[in-house]
Amino acid sequence: MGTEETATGTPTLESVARVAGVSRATVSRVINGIRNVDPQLREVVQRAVEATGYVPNQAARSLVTRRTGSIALVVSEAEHRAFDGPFLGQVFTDPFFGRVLTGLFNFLRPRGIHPVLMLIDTDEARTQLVNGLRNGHFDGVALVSLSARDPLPRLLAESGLPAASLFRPAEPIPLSYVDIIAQPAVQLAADHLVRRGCTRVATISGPLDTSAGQERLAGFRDAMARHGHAYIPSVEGAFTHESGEKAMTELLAEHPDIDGVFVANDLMAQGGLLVLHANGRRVPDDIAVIGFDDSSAALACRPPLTTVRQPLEDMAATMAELLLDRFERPKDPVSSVIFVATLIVRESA
Amino acid sequence: MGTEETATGTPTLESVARVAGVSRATVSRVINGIRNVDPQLREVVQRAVEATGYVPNQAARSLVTRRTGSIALVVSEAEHRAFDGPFLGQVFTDPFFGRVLTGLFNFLRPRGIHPVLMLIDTDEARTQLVNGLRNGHFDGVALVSLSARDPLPRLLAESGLPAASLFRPAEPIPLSYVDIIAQPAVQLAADHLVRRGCTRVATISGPLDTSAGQERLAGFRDAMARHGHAYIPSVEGAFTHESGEKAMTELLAEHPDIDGVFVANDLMAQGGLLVLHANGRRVPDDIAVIGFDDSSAALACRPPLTTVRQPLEDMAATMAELLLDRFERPKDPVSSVIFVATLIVRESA
DNA sequence: GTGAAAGCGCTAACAT
DNA sequence: ATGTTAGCGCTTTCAC
Repeated sequence: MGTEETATGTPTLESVARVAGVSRATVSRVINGIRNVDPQLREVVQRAVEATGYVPNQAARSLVTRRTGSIALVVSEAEHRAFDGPFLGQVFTDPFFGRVLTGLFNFLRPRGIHPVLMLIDTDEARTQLVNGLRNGHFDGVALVSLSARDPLPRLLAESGLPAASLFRPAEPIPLSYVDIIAQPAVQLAADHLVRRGCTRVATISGPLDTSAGQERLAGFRDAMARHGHAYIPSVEGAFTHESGEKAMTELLAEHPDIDGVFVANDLMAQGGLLVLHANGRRVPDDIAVIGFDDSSAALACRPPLTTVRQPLEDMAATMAELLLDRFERPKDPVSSVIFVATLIVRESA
Repeated sequence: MGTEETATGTPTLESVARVAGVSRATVSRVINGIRNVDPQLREVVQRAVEATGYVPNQAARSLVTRRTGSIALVVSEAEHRAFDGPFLGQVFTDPFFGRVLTGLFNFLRPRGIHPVLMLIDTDEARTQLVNGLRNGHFDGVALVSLSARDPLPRLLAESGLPAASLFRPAEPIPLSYVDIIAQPAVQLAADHLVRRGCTRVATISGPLDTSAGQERLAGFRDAMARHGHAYIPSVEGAFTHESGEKAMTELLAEHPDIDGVFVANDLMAQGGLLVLHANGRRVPDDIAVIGFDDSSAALACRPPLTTVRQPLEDMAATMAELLLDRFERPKDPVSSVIFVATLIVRESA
């Protein structure tokens, strides 16, 4: 074979420099696309890189730059739950999570950034996360936190390290976030139900220990109150298909005469629909049903689900963008972006 | 304040050593749990670590150990598809993916390992991946590859770098993997259908450019042939809910008299069931339906879906285990673990 | 059992 | 425009 570089293990900057007949610094400049390099030399170096099959060593690089070029996607819960239990399987299996991932990848992939996926639900894990942040495992955190009393958002805000959250933190803390405003979003559902002529309306809420759960319930009641409906019965669900079935069963038992239901997410609505059919109620004729999210579940419903669309993919992408902003300009004040929800009218209402 | 360590930025081994009054080497030994340390000193050092809030710098560490302590979970496709298009959303949204993640986390979390999530579907990305492997972005790859003609498994095998695959590679290459054997798995479905007395049986297959798609179809036909059914009509689906609806519609049009269907995954079965209901077919009385996977979709079906259960969580966990084996003992021959499928009988058949 | 010292491969001042 | 040099923070021989 050639005379260059024999069995020296993986090529380093040094090897490339030798092959190209220049200094390490020059090679480094070429690699990092720094201007001050003679086009001729740049050529030579590039050939040497190819010839050696050189790839920069990330560890060495981030040791000096203090940047890893990767971020963590953190799914956070206030408390630990059993692993085989509902939570874990539930989180990753939820189409909601899939959409977040999709949006995140849309933004991150063109930039060559790959997220580290973490599930955080113990104090220990929370500390580790902050430590990890401080020590070059990753440059920042994209946070998906459901629970209203999750301490992580505050922890992150206090650490001052780069972070951005999907959904507004429960307390007012300096943390960049994206969200939609619940009130106008659920108002879309309320208005539509009223417009259809529903007069005995109920709702299946999300878990009331989540901001989303609380706000959608409060907002919906609020909106219905403005239409003159003082009291809207509700049953609490857990954002799962199964809990939707249970909640609808309960609702039907307690209020057999309802003619319209707003369900706080599509998965529960899908479950609820099953119960409605089983009880011989026609949708939307006997009961109109509106979901929330516009996830893949909405189209898998029969009839297809009318739902309040949350542009999750865009929101996740924007969260990533806000995060990158954070470590490009750490001194800037945190910022947030609010998206607007839209009503997707299909056949269920 | 105290006299120790003022505003030196994040603490390093050096700081801790100074505080403890020992050498860097000793601190390092304590941190890494190496035996030869005087219990007394160990104590002192540990206190110093806490006092300083020291956390090891990962970059510095892996620069010398050549280990990052993290792995990549790679979802691989032969060809790139549009990002907003069906693929991406489909992959992350599929309950299949959720189960893989769940199983992986079950194994990885107790070990403090967090996977980097990567989507690979271009030649460029493939090269980057192998380079990344070679250069300390991560220590190994857990591969989820659907397509039979995905070049990545071979690339990984040839690189000789630590990797393990969920599902057997299409070609016989030295790559650790976990899988189930399709034939006996689908035979469960065939036997059950025959036992029920179904005589006009058809199948909705997965995409035929995937091994899973091919093998489940071939295996099912094989099994039915042994029961004396020479020809089993089939329609190809894409493992999605929607494609299941389309396939079932087609099947019904071409073979209106069928009384049993094996569907190559639960998502398609769920879609198919909708079409069956819409056409007034009672399940299982008029037509028995069996799915494959035992994903969350199976329980969201009405009637609940009888299905061939693939223990995906266990398989994913074992894949992770095989992967760790690979970089603990790189010289050992690759190994594979075969799981067995079981029939979960619910109400649809 | 402990410390001193030599790098791991890279970037970024600083010279030239 | 290019080369020289000094670390980044850690692990790991090698002496003691």
